[in-house]
Amino acid sequence: MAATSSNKAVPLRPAEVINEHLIEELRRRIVDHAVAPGVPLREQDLATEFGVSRARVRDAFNILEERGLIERIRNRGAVVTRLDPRKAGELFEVREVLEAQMVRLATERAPRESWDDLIELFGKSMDAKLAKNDLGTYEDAIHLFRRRCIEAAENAVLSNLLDSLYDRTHVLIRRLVLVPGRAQEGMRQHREILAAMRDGKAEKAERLKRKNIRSAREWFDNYREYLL
Amino acid sequence: MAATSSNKAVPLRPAEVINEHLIEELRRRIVDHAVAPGVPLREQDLATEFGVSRARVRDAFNILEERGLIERIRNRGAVVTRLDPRKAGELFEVREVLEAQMVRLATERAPRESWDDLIELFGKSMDAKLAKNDLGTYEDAIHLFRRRCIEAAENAVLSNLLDSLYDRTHVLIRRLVLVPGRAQEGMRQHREILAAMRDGKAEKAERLKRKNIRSAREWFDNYREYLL
DNA sequence: GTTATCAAAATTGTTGACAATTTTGCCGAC
DNA sequence: GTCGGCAAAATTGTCAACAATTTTGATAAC
Repeated sequence: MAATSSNKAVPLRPAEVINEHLIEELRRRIVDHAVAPGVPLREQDLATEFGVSRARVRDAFNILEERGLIERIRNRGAVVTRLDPRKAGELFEVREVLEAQMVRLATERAPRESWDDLIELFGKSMDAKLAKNDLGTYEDAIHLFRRRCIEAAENAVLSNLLDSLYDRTHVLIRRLVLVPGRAQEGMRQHREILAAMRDGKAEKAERLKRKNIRSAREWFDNYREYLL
Repeated sequence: MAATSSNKAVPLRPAEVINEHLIEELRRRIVDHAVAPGVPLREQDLATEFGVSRARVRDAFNILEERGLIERIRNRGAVVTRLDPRKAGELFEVREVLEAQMVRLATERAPRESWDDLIELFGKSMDAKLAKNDLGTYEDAIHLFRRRCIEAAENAVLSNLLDSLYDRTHVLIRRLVLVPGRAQEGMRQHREILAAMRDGKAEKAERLKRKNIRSAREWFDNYREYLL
């Protein structure tokens, strides 16, 4: 109602928004593997596509490189970072302790009842969904669990690190759910974790989350040839 | 002997080196508080000082911002990030689990004898140094311990995160050593940790390192008004 | 003396042009 | 046919000029 679609009426810092959009869109493509590892990212192509100057694209590349999502070789451009088994293992080792700390802090800082809806979400009805291979619903639940924990942990530094690590392993984690039995085990583990959180047992929840990531890593190692 | 100081003879990718130097020098100034938090960093001034174009300085700023060392406000420039109590607490909470993981992995992956020289370094002679308030020697020992652990942990992702966190708390940690009694307690804790590492008790070493960071945080909280 | 206003100066943001480097495609020697 | 070399094209790296924004300082009204 208010805005007739005049595009001159509300400037609203367009430059800032465009830059954010560019970085976010590139990030999305990389973590979703919409561009495959090893394929070169051409500055001019992207600049044309997004209607910005090449310098903006280069700035975005700098940020994505610092986050470990792309790698650059001088005078040869940027490519999406390829996860080899070693790097994947390193990421798991760091995620293990950071996600566990996330759960611990969330348990300590949020009221116990605040996990009730997640417990419900991870309840019996999810079993039926998994039995029907409805992986999307499971994935959404896991994602919601993560976001709620991060929010409850009230630690911006931790939040940024977790997001960054998640970006770098996102494709891996998605594929891991495909492995027969992994989703069921993951769900069982999350139920345990949530139970501990509802009981306010922060240390126990931390320990369980740590085991959860270790377990994910073991599954990953066993199926690595399918996943990488 | 070989090189007469002709500066044209060996080009050796000068651009790359200059960029690295610029970032590294700015990083050093920031973590050492050679520029105070809140003081604006002027692009043109730095460009002139380092003999580079303003674009190079802006690139460096982008990287330092992504690392959390500086903050930028649009059209108003960059300032060194000021650590408030909240942010400092967040950094401690992340350091706690990451440094503990570092010690755990180092213990698991390095031969037990490899810690003997550090145990010697943290031995009786250090007591005498501390009694004479020779904090520099203590600081060097702590720094060596860290580097050796990071190296032994063989995890590049973890290494980068630890370095980044260390940069952001460096000034704090240095000042903390000034608090009467802190250095002595820190040394005692490191002796315990090293003893566990020599015995190959990775989990115990991890637990002790975690306690060490928690303890540092408590001292920090108690003396926060002097330290921030 | 304080405050509001406005122009000048300083500072950051963005771009297009140019330089340096690498890749590609072509050609001939073997 | 394959290999090496060379020029053209494509791509990235750097810079200096220009635009947009904020800060500063002077001036005048109250």
